Amino acid sequence: MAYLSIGKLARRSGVKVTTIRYYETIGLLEEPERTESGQRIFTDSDVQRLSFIRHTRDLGFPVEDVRALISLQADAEKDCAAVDRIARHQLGAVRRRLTKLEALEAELKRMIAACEGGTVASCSVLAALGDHDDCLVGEHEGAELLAVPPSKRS
Amino acid sequence: MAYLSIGKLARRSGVKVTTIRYYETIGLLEEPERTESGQRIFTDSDVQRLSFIRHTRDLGFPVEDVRALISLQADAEKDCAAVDRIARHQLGAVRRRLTKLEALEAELKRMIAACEGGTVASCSVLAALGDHDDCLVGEHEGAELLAVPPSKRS
DNA sequence: TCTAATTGCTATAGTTACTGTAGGGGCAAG
DNA sequence: CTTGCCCCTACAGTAACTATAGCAATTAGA
Repeated sequence: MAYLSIGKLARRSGVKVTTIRYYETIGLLEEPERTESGQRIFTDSDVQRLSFIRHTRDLGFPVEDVRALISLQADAEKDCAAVDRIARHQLGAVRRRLTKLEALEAELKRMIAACEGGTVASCSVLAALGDHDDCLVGEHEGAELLAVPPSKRS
Repeated sequence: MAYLSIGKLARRSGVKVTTIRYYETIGLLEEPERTESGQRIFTDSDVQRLSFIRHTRDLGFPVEDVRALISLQADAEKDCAAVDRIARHQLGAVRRRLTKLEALEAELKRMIAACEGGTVASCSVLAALGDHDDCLVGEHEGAELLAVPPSKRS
């Protein structure tokens, strides 16, 4: 069995070194063994777990859901209703975001198409932005769109 | 002309009271007049500006972009290329999110369809989550960054 | 083998865009 | 006058990391 440094674990799992340490502090990963000099030692099972976490996070599940999934996984007696519920909940959220983003894409496309390099005074992008309030689906759920982890925002 | 309390401004603009005060502290709104007792007094132009901010935020622009747009708006000499660039950048970001969300929706649908209320041991939701790493389009390296804002990002 | 570059460690603070809380003062209606 | 909502400041907290400082350990090259 191969022993891994935190850096190698990071490369194998696709999770950054600092993020791995962070996951340790919030209890998502167990505290690993250490070398005599204090460096962390990981194994393949850590690669597995981190891949699971990364994948789950990529799917948009919040960390607390990941935690719940891990604890469910630990107890194979329980039935899968809870897991199913979390996934369904997530699917609903994803679909709402999709709808909004599609409306948003359309509006941005329209704005850009209308912009023809004039002066700011006549800029239709600014006009569109200033324009009224509810081109979008409304509600102040706009925050949800921004709930994308900063690391994934380009 | 009507004078508004912060609460009325909040209702008219769709921006929460606390958020309005927050925008003031970060300089997105000018400091308003006050009554003798210290309460803020706003006008219709504040409704306009806040509506602009809210709409722009709803479209997913980060606050720094909003700030840039406002300062552009203030100087009508400049041409609209900068505004266009900000909007195009945002469109790119929106499209990347869309792609990811679509992949995500598909995977969640597949997971839920496969889950039929067995035990966790046989639960395909967890299996799918544990499964290999790159069902989703990679994009883990946030290569490109905002061209505009002076704020430091990596 | 020596050295320079990389990687590792801890601890703390910063990020974004707010939201919540504590602890108070103001203002109109009944 | 007192009930109840609205307003004030200041500080703390949120998610999920990311960055920085300052140092030790490991590894690759000459």
